[in-house]
Amino acid sequence: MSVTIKDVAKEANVSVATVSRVLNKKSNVSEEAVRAVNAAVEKLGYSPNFLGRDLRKSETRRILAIIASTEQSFYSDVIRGMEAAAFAQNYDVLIATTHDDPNHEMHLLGMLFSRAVDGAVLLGPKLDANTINQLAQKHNIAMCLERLDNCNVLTVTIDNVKAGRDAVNYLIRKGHRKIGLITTIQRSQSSIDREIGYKLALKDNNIPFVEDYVYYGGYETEQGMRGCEHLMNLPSPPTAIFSISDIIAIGAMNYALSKGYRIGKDLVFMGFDNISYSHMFVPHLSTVEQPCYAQGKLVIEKLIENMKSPNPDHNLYTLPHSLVLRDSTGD
Amino acid sequence: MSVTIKDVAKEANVSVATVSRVLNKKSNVSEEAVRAVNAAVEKLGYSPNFLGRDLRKSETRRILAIIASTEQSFYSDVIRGMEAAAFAQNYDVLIATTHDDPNHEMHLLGMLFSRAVDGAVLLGPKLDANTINQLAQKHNIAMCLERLDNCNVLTVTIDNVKAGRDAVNYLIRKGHRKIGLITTIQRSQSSIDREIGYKLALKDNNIPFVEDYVYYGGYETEQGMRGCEHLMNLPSPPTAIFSISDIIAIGAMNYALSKGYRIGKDLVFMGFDNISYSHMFVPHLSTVEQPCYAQGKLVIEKLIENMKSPNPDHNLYTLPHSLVLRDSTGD
DNA sequence: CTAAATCGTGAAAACCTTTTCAATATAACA
DNA sequence: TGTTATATTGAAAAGGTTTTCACGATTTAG
Repeated sequence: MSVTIKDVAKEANVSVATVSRVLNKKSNVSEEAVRAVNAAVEKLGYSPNFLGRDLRKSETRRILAIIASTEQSFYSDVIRGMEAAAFAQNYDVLIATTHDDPNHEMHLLGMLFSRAVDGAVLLGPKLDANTINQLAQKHNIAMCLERLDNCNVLTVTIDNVKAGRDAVNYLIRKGHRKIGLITTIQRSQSSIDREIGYKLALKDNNIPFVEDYVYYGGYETEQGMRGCEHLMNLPSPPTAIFSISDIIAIGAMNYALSKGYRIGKDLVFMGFDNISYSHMFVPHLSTVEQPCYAQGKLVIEKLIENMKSPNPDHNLYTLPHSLVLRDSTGD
Repeated sequence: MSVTIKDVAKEANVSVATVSRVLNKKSNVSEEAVRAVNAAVEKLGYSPNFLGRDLRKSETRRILAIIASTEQSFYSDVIRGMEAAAFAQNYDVLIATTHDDPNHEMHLLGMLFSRAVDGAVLLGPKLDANTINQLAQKHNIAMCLERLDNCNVLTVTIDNVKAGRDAVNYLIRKGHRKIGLITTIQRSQSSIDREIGYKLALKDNNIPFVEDYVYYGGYETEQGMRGCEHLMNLPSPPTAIFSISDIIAIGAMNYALSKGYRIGKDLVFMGFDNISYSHMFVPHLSTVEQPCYAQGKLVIEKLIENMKSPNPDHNLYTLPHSLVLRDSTGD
């Protein structure tokens, strides 16, 4: 039905081996043959069947990026970094979404187990550390953005503890001592780490930790509003609020705006992620920026390196973050 | 090296054919064999090599969604719809990004030509209609969200002309007669169509078209600000502004806010897309909503249908849009 | 109790490549 | 000239599945 390498060989009056050689740019083939084959390929509109090729070579040169959903525009820079590193070594990057369903995550990893892709990168996995550890023993898996406790799989991330600590320390340095934290009920490691950082910063400055100053909500803007409302209705409300994501922070700011607080003066906000949308908001949000592109690039480089020769020793790469200071902290 | 169906057969003391039958849940196999095979699979940790399987069956049950980038969170609902339809028929959806590079778009389509996927959906292609027409003759290609003029490839979209017309007609019905349009230099068909709709609405109401009321910028927020600035500095500035995307509209609103215009009163805004971020903005943006999920779902259903038996007759599906009215139009 | 249908199974072909191996032809060398 | 190295080439194996075909065994029908 469909045109195969045999048809090309017949058309070009050579063997399939020669066609293959031409297609793969092997050196030891006469110019005449090259011409004949190329002409035949052109004429027949042939494109090689990757299934045959990949089967024979036992490699697909494709890497799967597994993410929760494409909604978080924040992933896009990571993906770009991954693609840059992949293309540089003739790999393609495919993306698939789990919608936070661990079963579906496992289903997608099935593509890896079944050799439909050569490697997989998990961006915020929902599977547990044990499972991933086990799978990574036999398959090329890496993690990015989000580390997992007790997981010795290749991971590229930032130091979220330090990031949270830096953010809160900055608020304290600006004179704030009543600092609220809006975080999530869902305990991703990064949320946990940022909360730890928050507490460490308090301790650094001998500020007692106040249970009421921590609000546990969800990842949505509405939850940010809710959190801010909760905090500001306390008997002694905070003068600064650190949110573990920009989305949440923007919700919090919206609430504050609606209540007439002067943002950056009466009340100060610090977000996390530096999402591209954040500069669309007035007032502009101060935030912690993590190197998305660099993380994506590095995780692919290391993954491919590992695919060639596994190195179980060094597997955690921590990239530097930075503070981006704007209106919401009065900068 | 890796465990194959042969190993399983040996372990289970049956032929590879029987193993295959068990794995594919064929009926004509004894319970005893089923047990033995399953035990062997479990014991050896076998998972079938999809390359072998796909090669033999000449199908991968994978569909590729080709998008510009994952930055536009607006795509995420489309993807969800696509996945829902695909999973229902045992297909997986993979995503790949072009970053608006037609060459890369072609490269990704190569996965289709080379049978690494069974079908592809283009969401806003950068290739021209001719090329796509030609490719679609031999391969399973569909388009979603964005139609192409002179392109008879399976397409699911909304009626952007009517959508633009409805939006502007609404503004006129609210009493506005000086209406600005902020659109893009890049001439995607949807932009063109929405502009046509804008002009038709004016004509519907005997309002003369004013060249100066149209600003051509880019897709970014900044361009929206720029556009609004341009329009409001005209000798006779508009009292209502229609933007072909929410991102642009939000930029425009930001400018208006900064200049002290009372949005929804002095100046009215209408966006397009109803991005999920839009409700995070105060004031809330009125916009045209298109059924993203439904479009994604339908395009996959029709694509799979076409893969079974091509139907070149009916290939354009137009889904209904709707107006979402909020603060920015004073609703 | 025989003939016919059904069931369960395995050997082998098929899917499309790449790559090894051996063979031929040519060039280089002594 | 005879020998060896080099350059091209094709036949065939290999990669892991699914599926067809044929066969023996068992059940059903008559």
